This record gives sequence, C-alpha cells and structure tokens, in this order.
Amino acid sequence: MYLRCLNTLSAGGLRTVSSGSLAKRFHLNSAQIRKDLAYFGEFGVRGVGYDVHALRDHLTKILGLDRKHNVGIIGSGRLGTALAHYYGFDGANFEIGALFDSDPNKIGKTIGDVKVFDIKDFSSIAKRDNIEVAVIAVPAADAQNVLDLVVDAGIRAVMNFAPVPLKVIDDVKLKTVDLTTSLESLAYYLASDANGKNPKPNSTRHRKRI
Amino acid sequence: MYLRCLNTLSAGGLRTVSSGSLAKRFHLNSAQIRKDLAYFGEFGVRGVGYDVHALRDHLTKILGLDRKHNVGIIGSGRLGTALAHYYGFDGANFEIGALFDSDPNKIGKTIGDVKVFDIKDFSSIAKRDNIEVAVIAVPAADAQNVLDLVVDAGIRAVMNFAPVPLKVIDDVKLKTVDLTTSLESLAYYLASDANGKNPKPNSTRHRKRI
DNA sequence: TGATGTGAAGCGGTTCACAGCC
DNA sequence: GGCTGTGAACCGCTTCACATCA
Repeated sequence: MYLRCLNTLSAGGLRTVSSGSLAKRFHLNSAQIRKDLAYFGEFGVRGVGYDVHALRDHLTKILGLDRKHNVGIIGSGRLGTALAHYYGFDGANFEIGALFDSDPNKIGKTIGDVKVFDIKDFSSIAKRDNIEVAVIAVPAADAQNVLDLVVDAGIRAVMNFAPVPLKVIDDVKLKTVDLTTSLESLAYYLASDANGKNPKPNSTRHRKRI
Repeated sequence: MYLRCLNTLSAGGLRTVSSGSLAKRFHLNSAQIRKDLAYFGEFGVRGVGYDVHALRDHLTKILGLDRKHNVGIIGSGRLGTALAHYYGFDGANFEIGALFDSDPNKIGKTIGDVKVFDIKDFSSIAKRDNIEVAVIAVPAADAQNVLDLVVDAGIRAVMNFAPVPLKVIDDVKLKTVDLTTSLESLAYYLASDANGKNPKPNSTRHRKRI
C-alpha cells in the first residue's frame, strides 16, 4: 500500500516525503508509517523525511517485486479467467503462465494468451514454466484436493478463492480471499443498521453475578 | 464462517455440537467460539452444547441472511461479469439485479440474465429495483467517483474491488477487497523465504542507546 | 528547527481458567 | 461429568510522546 502511495507521489514529481505529510495525504497515522518502515531499516533522514524514489526501490525489493513471478491459475471457469485477465494486465510483476482444469472441453483451449492444461500435468508444467504461485479458483468441494496437489508439486505460495478453510503445512503461505463472507458482512451491516443502528447486541440480558 | 460450519454439520445429520467438537472439526479455538456466540446471546446449553439448527437460524437472522438482497455491480468488464455470475449462482441470499457501465457498447446488453444499464441511471434503477448493495468493479481511477455516486443514490453498503483506498462517510459500510496487494503479499513471502527464511528484518543494526 | 526512530502506554482481540448450570 | 459463559490474563498491534540527530 505504501508502494502505491509512493508511486502516486512520484508521478506527481515529489522527491521527498515526511511521515506526517504522507499520513495526511492518504489518511494514515504518521507513527504507524514510521514504525512500519523502521521495521525494515533506517530509510529516513531526521529533519527531512524519506526520499520517495529510494524508499520505493527499497520497498519494491523487500516485497520481492523487483522480479517477475509466474502464476498458475487452477480452474478456468469464469472467476479463473477473469483473474487471469486481471493479473495479466496489472503491473509487470506477475505473469499468468498457465491455466489448469479437469474439464476435457476446456483443456487445450487458449484464453487470452494463456493455454489451459490438464490439472494432472500441473507438476510438470509448473516445473517447466517455473511457476511459483498458484491461484485456486475451483469449486469449494475440490479446493483442498487442488491445494494438496500444488503443494506436492513444490508450490510455496497459494492464493485461494474457494470459500472453505483449507489446511496447509507450515512452510507454505496460503492466502484465502473469501468473496462470499465479504458480501455477507455487508448484509450484517444492513441488518444491524435496520434494527438498532449500533452493534446493539445484548441490551437487556443476563442475570449478572456480583 | 460459523454458519458455513453449521451447514456442513447439519448436512451430516448432526443435531448438537459443543464448542470443543466444533473447534476440533474446523481447526478453531473453543473459547473463541463461545465468546463470539455469547456476544449475541445465550444460545448454548451447559453440559450439552449448541443446537445445530437453532444456532444456524439465529446466525442467519443476525447476519441478515434471512431475506434476499439485491446487488448492483458497477463495471461490466471481465471482473464485473465474473462477479455477477459468482454471486448470481451462490446461495439464494443475494441477487444480482443490474450491471452498470459507462461504455455505450456495453449498455443495453444482457450478461447472463442481467441487463447492463447506463451508470447515469444508477439512482433511478437502484430505487426501482430496490438495490441495497453496490459492488465496484471499475478501474482504480474511476472508483472514488463511482463510490460517491452510489452513496448519493442512497446505497449504504459497498464492496470495492478497485485497488485504491477510498473515502466514505461514516454511516456507509465500505468493504475493499484488494486483489493486487493480496497477490503481492505472496511475493513478499517468497522473497523473505528466499533470503533468511524468517521475517529476518534487521539482524545487525542500530547503534543502540543505553 | 523539524522530522525520524523508538520506548512506553494504550487498546482491542484472543486465550486461559473456572464458576455456574444442566 | 460435561459444557457454557465470562472475568482475568495475555498478546500483538497501534498510538503517544520524546530523545535524538541532520
């Protein structure tokens, strides 16, 4: 997020920022900014602030965005293909190397520039194309199997869009984006809003013990 | 998430669960479960546990999922249409009432069962079709304008997929899902992994003051 | 002077541990 | 005996406040 802020500032021609001005500009807290940045090193100059370009370069390197990552998407349904396009465009940091599916009607097709492979060939294709990140965009019922498969193939970083909690070994990073509960949380807001506005649980309750 | 767990258990024919068994089954903490549920009322029976069906009904009501919500999606690009299908299928809780776009080539088309309207007509269509939730799936540069527009039209709950921090008035609920930073966080994991495995920042640093 | 880097305090959410109840 | 509901302890992250330094 800081990286995105810095890119905005850089595009505006700014050479230097203080944590205070950064905070004001992007509705953040200046102490938080300093703590976050100091965690990785001493990038600032007292009395001056941070050099926009130098800081951006530092963060880019820290985040591992100074080189391209190949991504494989499992599930070439609507969500999978939409993600393929989304991440394909995006920055130059990620490249969608391959799509995978188990549906014979889809295998062999090309979506955008990306070929759809048989999920059975995941391991060999992943090795051949140096795929480091897997994106799971399959039905919930298949997600755990797919996860196990990509982990077995040596993948260490997985993004999961299936709305199920998945189990994974410790040294694999799993990031789940749950589009269903995200939307449901909005329904909760509307519901609690319709009633008593405030969180409102438990106005009159409980024989309290003294 | 609890609701999903309960549905699974219910499908398995279970009538009653304790926080302990629920925790074990879904890799959660039992005290957390009890605290969460107790926040909304006393749903359990000591010595027994929770009634699966009754608890599910309670949670469904609390989350506002006991009635259908109409959703409008702004942006009929690939992500917007993918989301329209995703949420259209899903449960019976949400219904995609309309898509909106500013591109004349898209306005008037029908995607799935959903018509694409001119974004200029958002307010009137939203009122006519009783749309309560807006999903923003437009380019980052347009997101704030779209947000302001839907809020002006009386929408109180917004889900944003554009990778920008947006400003919104207090009594509107804004939920941002940032697909870009989600993926970038995986790159960071791979990068820190490649180096020293551990979070590893600052091994040798700082003249400490005494 | 002005801004960083950072101990210390504060705060919200999580976990422990147990009294209370079935 | 078994499990809930909950005060108390705990823990990590956020914010404050200030010593430090260009």
